[in-house]
Amino acid sequence: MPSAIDSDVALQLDNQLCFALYSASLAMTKLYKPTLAALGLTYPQYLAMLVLWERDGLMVSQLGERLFLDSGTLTPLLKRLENTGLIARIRALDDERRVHITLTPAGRKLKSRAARIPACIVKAAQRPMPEIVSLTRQIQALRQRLIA
Amino acid sequence: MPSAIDSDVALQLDNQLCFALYSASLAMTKLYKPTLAALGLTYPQYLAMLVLWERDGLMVSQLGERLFLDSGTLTPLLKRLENTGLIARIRALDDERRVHITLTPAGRKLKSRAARIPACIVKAAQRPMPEIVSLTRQIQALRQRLIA
DNA sequence: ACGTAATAGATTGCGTACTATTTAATAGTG
DNA sequence: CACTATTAAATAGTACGCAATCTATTACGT
Repeated sequence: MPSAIDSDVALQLDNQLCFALYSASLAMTKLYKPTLAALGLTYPQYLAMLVLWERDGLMVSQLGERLFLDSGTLTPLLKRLENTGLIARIRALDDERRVHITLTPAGRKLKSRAARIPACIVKAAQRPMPEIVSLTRQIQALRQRLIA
Repeated sequence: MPSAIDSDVALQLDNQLCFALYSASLAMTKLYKPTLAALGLTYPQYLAMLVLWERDGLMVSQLGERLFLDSGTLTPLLKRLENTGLIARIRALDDERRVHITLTPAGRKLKSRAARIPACIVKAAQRPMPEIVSLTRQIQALRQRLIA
């Protein structure tokens, strides 16, 4: 029979993996904010740009698969990136349901300015690179199990 | 001199610790959602309840310290919890700037229904408990370094 | 006591996230 | 070929997060 103490421990905030992820993710976003603001980007917009710098011209849904976000989130976000002149949203000619996201020259150019950001974050994490890589892989593996 | 390839690797989405955290945290929230909806809670509301089940009667700012959130986020969230009848928001008599958050009987009662949730999440993570604890501690330590 | 500073919450405005629904276009079926 | 189903993106509505500002209250210095 489970005691009251057992359930208390199980419900403690600091024992929750979910809260560790949640609060660390928010802390990470705050850390990125000033740097990204200098580039005119929010944090989710930066993630979208990372995907596009890897592969330009993706459909909205393909971007969504990479970022685990849907059109309800991406459509307004991409419109803002379009308004700031970093991307273009182009209806596919052969299938007008599809919208392809293309980097503008300004969007491509931004990549070199963003290139130094990851190193700053690694520095803020104050851990050797192999440890950061290991932690990243562990969290990615967890994510896959949670989605499955 | 850094090559173009180096900066490409550094900017790849799947090499970003930040994105691992971000996407895993969102996946976690989605996993909790149906269970919490049955209790009439959103995920951040659940976190607030975890804090209050540990220690009742905290001020808004104390709740914020525990959750790493400010009054701009908490005030509306707490008003919703008040509207659903789980908490009461009470101005301190000795210092009317302060608002103490108190569990209602319904709020206290909800704890027993929530008690089974952590075990479900551990099950979804599909990992032995020691590994989950270890990952939680690593992410908490990272959070502290990011905030510092 | 008086004027100033500090503090605690609340409010405003913007940008996500997500569910559910809608619209438009294409694919598939008999 | 008409009809239905499916698909892709957009839209509507709710609830965060957070920066910036505001209001009310308390603390402090002389």
